[in-house]
Amino acid sequence: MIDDAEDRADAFFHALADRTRRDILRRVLAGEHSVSALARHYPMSFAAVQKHVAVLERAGLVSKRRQGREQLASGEVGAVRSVTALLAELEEIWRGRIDRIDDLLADGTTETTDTTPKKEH
Amino acid sequence: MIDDAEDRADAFFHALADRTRRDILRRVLAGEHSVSALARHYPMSFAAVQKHVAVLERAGLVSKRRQGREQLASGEVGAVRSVTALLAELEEIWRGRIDRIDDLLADGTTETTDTTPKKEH
DNA sequence: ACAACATACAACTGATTGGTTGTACGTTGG
DNA sequence: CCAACGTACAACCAATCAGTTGTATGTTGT
Repeated sequence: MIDDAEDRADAFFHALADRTRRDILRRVLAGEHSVSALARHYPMSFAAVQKHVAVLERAGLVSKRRQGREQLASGEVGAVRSVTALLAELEEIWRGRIDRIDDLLADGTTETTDTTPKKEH
Repeated sequence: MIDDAEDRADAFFHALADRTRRDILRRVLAGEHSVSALARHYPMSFAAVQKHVAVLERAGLVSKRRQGREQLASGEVGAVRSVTALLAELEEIWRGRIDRIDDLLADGTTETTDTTPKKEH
């Protein structure tokens, strides 16, 4: 399995990088909707909307449950919070409260240039 | 210019949807780095890294200032917070604290189906 | 039973993306 | 002065993406 944290982040941000998908996410966060009910709101084919839902689902931002012939989608607020957490990490780096930056960014080549005045070691 | 809120959101999330760009953003949030200093950290050409920085810059997540022959990039924490705010909106929708959802999602076709039991009108 | 509906998925297309190489131009150090 | 450096940008390529149409499969209401 390839699913490390970076893959998850890729999936999250990619899923959110489309306005139709963001709109779908808003609707399903507000309440359950079948895929075809969602599709009626957009000027595109049912198949296109279905694919958007699939992208959101693969990212974990949406889950589906089957009810009869319908597939009801709902937004996963926990996943939204995970994305918020990723951004909070960035903000923490900016705040400089983490001076273990070298550990976090560890890739073995960190010390090739020191244009950055690494405060305290 | 076409830059409405959705365009900005597209740019934000697209910029964040690549691990190299996220890594660059982490570095420049921690401190200023020239483009070539950044490029040394990645197994790709200088031009590729330059393009990644350009994507981050167009999204407003990074700004550059020229110093001599170098271009120093720094992370814009305000933009990171803007993204957080977008996610907070989603969370608010989920919380149901906004019952003007129809206004927020206003597109004229909202009432085609009411599979959603819109609580209190 | 069966027509209409909801979904799933494959195949195709044009546009965008992430990478490359090559070229050009300003800046700097010796 | 001029060679090396840092940047910018164009042209190209393979892969992915967002959309389409078409087909297949299960579900429902009458």
